[in-house]
Amino acid sequence: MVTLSDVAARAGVSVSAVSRVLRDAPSTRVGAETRQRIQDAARELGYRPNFAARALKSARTNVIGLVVPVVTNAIFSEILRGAEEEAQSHGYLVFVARTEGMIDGGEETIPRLIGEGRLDGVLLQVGDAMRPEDLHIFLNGSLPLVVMNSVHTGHAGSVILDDARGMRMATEHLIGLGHTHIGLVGGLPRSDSGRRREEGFRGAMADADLPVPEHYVTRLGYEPRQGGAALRALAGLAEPPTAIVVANVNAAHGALMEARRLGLSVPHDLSIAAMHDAWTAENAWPPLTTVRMPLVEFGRQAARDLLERIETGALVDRVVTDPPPELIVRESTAPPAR
Amino acid sequence: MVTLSDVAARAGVSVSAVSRVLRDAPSTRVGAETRQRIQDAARELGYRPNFAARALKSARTNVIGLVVPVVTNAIFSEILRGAEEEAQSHGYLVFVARTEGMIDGGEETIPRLIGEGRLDGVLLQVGDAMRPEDLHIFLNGSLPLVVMNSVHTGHAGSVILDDARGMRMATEHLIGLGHTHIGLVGGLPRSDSGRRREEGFRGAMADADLPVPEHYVTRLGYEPRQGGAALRALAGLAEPPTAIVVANVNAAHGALMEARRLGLSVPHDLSIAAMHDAWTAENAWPPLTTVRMPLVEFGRQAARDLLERIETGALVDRVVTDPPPELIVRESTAPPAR
DNA sequence: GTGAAAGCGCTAACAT
DNA sequence: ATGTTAGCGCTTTCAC
Repeated sequence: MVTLSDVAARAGVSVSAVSRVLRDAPSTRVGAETRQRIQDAARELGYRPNFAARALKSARTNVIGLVVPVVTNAIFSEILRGAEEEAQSHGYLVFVARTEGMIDGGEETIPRLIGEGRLDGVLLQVGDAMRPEDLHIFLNGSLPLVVMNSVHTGHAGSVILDDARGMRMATEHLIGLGHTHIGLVGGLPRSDSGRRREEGFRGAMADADLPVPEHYVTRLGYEPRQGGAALRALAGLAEPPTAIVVANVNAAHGALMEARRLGLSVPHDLSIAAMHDAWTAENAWPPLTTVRMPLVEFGRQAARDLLERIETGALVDRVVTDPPPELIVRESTAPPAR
Repeated sequence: MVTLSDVAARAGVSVSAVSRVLRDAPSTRVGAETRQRIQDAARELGYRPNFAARALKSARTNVIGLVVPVVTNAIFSEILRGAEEEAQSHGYLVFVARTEGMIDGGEETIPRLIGEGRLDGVLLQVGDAMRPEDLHIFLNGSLPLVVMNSVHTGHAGSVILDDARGMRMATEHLIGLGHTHIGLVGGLPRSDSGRRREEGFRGAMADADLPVPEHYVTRLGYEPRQGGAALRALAGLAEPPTAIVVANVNAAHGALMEARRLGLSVPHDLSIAAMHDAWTAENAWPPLTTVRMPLVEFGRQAARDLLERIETGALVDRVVTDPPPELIVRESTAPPAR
């Protein structure tokens, strides 16, 4: 391993001179020729700063954590892309951790991740199923934190999407097609984003003077399996809806599959529109009509706010509205048959 | 932040005593009563070891890297699960990095990740599209390395799956159904796993005395889009195949979609069998027949070998064969119509 | 059985 | 313009 003093020895200067030159410190008052010698020596030796030493000295790691419920979905990967791009452009690395694994892996993983000075801050994507107690570990910690998907006043910042707007667009699309019996396949009751999405759905229905019978609203969750169960419940009704809005594209896949199993033809017997776009939506059969939310920007803004928080202490609660949600009409929606 | 000396002060002992007790060092010759006082003090103060200090002192971070081409797919997530479980049970954390982002993000990201002492070792999943020069950065580095999916004699270990066996099973399933005109939708020519999969396909065909016309073999890649392009080429042939084996489930989704676009009914006009299982396969229409490979075990073994490498220096090249590949017959395969 | 002290590689205040 | 030096928090010999 090449250290600063190796470089210093080769360049015939002191370690502090090397440190200053290589980090391009603000007070780098070093002669041009010396600087050149130092840079040459560093290059020739293949010098790389030791991360642990720097972190120990400065109490900063230049690493932020992105904690998510699961990594197995297209939604996560867009968020990651945005967060990573932003982090990278500020010289930060992103450490991804799943809450899934943490809970399975014993209580130790979370404290280990956030309590040992590995991270300068955390981006926490609160999923449909995150338990309040797990959330509190983060909220009560002292690490700079930006919560994604739900708002918690206190010492954490937050970034959310305009979920109500997205759901409203999906619902209005169905209403525009002539549907009057529209069901909701929603997130779990404890889910913040689920509540906002339901709100958007209800808002659009109310504006169109359409009733929302109690049993047209399901809140089983965002997973494919849960979407399937919701569809089964809805289809079993005496007067089933002719269209459904699904609060998450993954659940929509499950609903689609269940519809097929029940012999319902989509979109003839049932139209399906879903929140969030993903490549799986395009490849489903029939391809799913979705509302594309600005997930990359969501991740980017969350990271930007976290870095701001780390570097200046600023705390913001933000709704990402740009670019706006976009309705992508594919083949899973059509006018009602009757 | 609570440090060792804070704990020492509270327990009325020296820092070294605290260090020994809390790490449960082999030579922990400490009185039972003292040990108790130390543990109490640490708990009361909420002591957490400082990661950077420990890393600086010991030149070990207890973090391994998992470097993958993309995180957006079900295959990756199974590998991660296996690797993370194994790592966790040995007290290691897993840092996930995408080569995608690294290449976009400038040359600096790879050296930064592997050259600054952040990681004790790297698990490198060589994807379909990894460029040889990127691979070499890792191969030439001094960090313990286990390569997943391709074998490189030298100072890196390797773990591969029995790709030939899996492809053979998919192919034999099609042959058993009565197909004689079977095409291959394969990985890129430079892909190691692609070569092994093609080998399995050809082996099964040869054993059944079935010809493999040159243009029945495509090598466009594992992505959905590339699978679609491959299908288009195959379907455009004067005498198109009645069945295809797709070397990757993601490409199979693309092929399925393209088939629909061309008006081909699956499995009536064309049977499709694919390598790797995923939830998307089950939710496709028709649900895809696949060969389930032991991906969790793949990740687990790779991590195990890496940790072994780190701790004892042992270097192994391994083929993960247990559990064996499993054919999952769904509805995308049937006897040929003619 | 317990403590003192050196030092991992780096940064930054201070000295020259 | 450049060098000297004191730690950051921890592990680990070595001494008692």
